[in-house]
Amino acid sequence: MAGISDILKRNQLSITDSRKKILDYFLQSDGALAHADIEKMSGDKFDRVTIYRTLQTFVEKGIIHTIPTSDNSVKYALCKDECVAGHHHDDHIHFLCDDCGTTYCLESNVPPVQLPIGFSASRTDVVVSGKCGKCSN
Amino acid sequence: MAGISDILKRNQLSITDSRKKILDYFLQSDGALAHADIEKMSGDKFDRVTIYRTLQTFVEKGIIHTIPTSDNSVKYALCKDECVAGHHHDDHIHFLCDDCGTTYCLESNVPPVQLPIGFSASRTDVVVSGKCGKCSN
DNA sequence: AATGTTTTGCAACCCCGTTGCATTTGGTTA
DNA sequence: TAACCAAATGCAACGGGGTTGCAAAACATT
Ligand SMILES: [Mn+2]
Ligand SMILES: [Mn+2]
Ligand SMILES: [Zn+2]
Ligand SMILES: [Zn+2]
Repeated sequence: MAGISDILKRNQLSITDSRKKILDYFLQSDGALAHADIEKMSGDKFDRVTIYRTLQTFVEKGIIHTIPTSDNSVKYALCKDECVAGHHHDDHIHFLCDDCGTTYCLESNVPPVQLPIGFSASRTDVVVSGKCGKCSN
Repeated sequence: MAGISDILKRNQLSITDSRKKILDYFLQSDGALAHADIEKMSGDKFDRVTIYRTLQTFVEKGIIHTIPTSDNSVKYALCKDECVAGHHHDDHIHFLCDDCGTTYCLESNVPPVQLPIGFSASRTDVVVSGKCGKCSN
């Protein structure tokens, strides 16, 4: 309990049941969460729409960031401490396990890539698919 | 002339109007195409479902490959010659222009990434967003 | 406790992609 | 060329996922 409300306060968000609960899901999970995951976990505690809006709010505040996956579904994970509202610093790579479906934020930073003359990058997403540590045995 | 029907024959596909037309769109375009793009180009020539099924067939045959984008929409682009049915070899990076929306297949190959112990990669997607050459002036 | 503001739940809606089935088309053979 | 069978198409219907408007409820502040 030491923390959840503080995180919300620090981001100038009013403290509500759904925000506390959803933020807690992220703090307890080691992988990323999709909207559907949260919907399952919470049962019928909140409306679907509330979950959508909460995720959206958390992204805007820099509490979580989105992860594009190769199967075209959006996942969310906790941001590092440096992220603030309107400006994310999540330049790490992501890993999506083909077996268990877990999505991990890895420590490795995105490598530099060579672009053609005249092209400039504003963002680089690296998503690796394969087998995670737990599923390799 | 010398091409479209040959490509279809080579992949053991029967030659139909929609397949010829959709394949032609890809050959004439320099960027990637989304389903919606093709739907607009073709007007009401074919049904939406036919476009979906044609794209799916082309992917299975290794004629086109999918590109995951950060805005969570699927785009398609012609494969290199080495791609065959069931096995793609599109290990190049992709670029998505924030201004004009064009998606390019770049020549640069995906760089090697460092994974934690026990993790193994089956596929790596690198999507760079930013400004393309045409939009940089 | 009373107030004004923010958040929530609900209903309705739209967009995207899929599926089943009858009809049409294309490829093959006689 | 005509007939046949297999494959592709069009149509309708369905479902998941996400958004919006608005009234009711919860929150922060006094
Ligand atoms: Mn991450
Ligand atoms: Mn490509
Ligand atoms: Zn796994
Ligand atoms: Zn551009």
